[in-house]
Amino acid sequence: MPRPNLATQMTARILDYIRTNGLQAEQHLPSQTLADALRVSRAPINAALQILEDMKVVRSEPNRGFFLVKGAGELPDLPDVEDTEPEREDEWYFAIAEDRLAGKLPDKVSENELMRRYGLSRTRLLKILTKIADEGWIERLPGNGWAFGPLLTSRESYQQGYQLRVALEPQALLLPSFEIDRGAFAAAREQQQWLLDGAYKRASRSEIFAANAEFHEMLVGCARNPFFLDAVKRVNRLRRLVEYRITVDRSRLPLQCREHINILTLLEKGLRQEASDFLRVHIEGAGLIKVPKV
Amino acid sequence: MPRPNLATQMTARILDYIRTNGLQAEQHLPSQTLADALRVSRAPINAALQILEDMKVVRSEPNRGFFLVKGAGELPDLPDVEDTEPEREDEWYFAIAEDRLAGKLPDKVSENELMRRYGLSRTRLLKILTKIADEGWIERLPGNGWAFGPLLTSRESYQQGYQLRVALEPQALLLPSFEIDRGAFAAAREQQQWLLDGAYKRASRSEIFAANAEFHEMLVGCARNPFFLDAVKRVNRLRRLVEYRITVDRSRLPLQCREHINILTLLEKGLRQEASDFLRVHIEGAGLIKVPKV
DNA sequence: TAATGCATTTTATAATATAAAATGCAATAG
DNA sequence: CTATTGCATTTTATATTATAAAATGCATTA
Repeated sequence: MPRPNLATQMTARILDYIRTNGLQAEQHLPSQTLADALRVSRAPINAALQILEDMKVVRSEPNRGFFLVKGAGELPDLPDVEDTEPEREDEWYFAIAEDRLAGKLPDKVSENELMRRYGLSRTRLLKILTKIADEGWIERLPGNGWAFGPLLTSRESYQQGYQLRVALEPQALLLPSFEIDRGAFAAAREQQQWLLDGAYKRASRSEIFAANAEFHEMLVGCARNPFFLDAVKRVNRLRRLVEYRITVDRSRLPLQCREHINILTLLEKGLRQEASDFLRVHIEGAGLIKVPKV
Repeated sequence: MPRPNLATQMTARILDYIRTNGLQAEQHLPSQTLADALRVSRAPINAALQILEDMKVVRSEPNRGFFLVKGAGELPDLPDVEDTEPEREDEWYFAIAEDRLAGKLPDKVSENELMRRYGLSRTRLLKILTKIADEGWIERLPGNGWAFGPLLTSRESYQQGYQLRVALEPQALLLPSFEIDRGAFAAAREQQQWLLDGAYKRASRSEIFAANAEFHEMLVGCARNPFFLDAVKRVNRLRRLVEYRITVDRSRLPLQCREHINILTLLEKGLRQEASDFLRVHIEGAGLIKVPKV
């Protein structure tokens, strides 16, 4: 019956806050300031600060609040709390997708069956199913139960996703609102170079996929049109589920990275039309060769 | 605690079924057949048939089931049950959108406040809010409450929707999978002609909007790419909320209808590229924006 | 052979309980 | 005088429960 408490998450985020703002030892930590920064009320902040007090990171004085004991520089350590809500929900989402793709789930399933199978409460399961339904690969039947559609498992729809990307991404670069995000460009270039320098051999499939999707979403994000970004993200989300099961042809990755870097370079030179044309060919190339086995 | 029963909805749908299949008087109505046709189990079908028996539309014989009393032709009348679930949920969705656009809802709202305001249960409200969040114009805050984003109310995002349509719709007509749906084309042509013949003067704003959106979605639907259709529908859904509040310039409608009909004609002649180019200009004209062609 | 009738199982929703989070305000430090 | 704490009160999020509706399995009957 309780709710998953924010306080534990806040301890980590408070440490982040101290680090990124470079706070010094003995400095005062007003709870309202932290609350505002972390978009939360003072209640979970205070609870978190008490946890941090037990960890000797901060110190409390009666009626004066909390003070840093150790400076931002080196002293606080990582407690590593990875229990954020949406992430755990995604776990189940992926589990369902995985099982469906592996043929372990029939076309029609009941809610209780899924609840038992994944050990989820109805509320939680329903949230996930609603999301999946919204993505279009499951459908609620009129009375009870849910029916999986072909969107996830058909080979056809996989390529249809590429068609959408070909239509949207090159166009995004040409929108009047497109503007280079220097920081994001630098980070993307660095990551692509890192992959190119050998990381592509060692990285996991999901890391490779994530790096690729991030790159493309970053580009579309620069167009500052939420509809474009949303549509691309939606396709990638589905694509990730399918692509995860494909054996990656790693020999193609260096070329892909070089092409990515080339797109960044073209854009930085202001050659948007050229970048757009190149991006189109780049996506088409990826869509033609990689084919899901299902 | 009960659920809203399907049986009452089924009475109307059974009558529809009888009509569309032209069943004759005295004909047997096997409940399993009806259940399969309406994607439901026999339970709500039997309940509905008993209601119809009270209405003297059907007659039951022990251990033999139900039989039609009146033929499909004329005898059954319309009880007009409009309580289908998703429709009623949409009502609240629109109410929230309307109030938000009218400035009656602040940037930040709590769930209880909304429950009280609209008289909804938490489950129901949550379903709606989740949907809205997915559409991107509200966001759940870390602790309690929800914050409205700018997507719905900003003038900018309205035009960004048109940018997406310009990128997608003309492209959809050129996809290899595009195939004319004769029936849908005929229906669309008829509707546009009907509007052109004067209905545009009398129709309500929402009727006009719906006719327009349907036309465009039908076109994109012919491309048989669910991602394209989904993206366009998503934009239209938001657009509808905003456009509903704008005074329609009815003098422009006849031109719009003629252009729609022209697009149908071009496609029927097999001139897809021409239709695509024309569609692009058509959408740009409506949104009063200019987007560079790829 | 196929459909019904009925008992059993499963599902959808509202109501409830409870811990967590937000909030308002008097008390207090500087 | 201003800003912040401390604490009591209000509000919210989730799991659990209750119940009527829907689905299902099977013996019975036309």
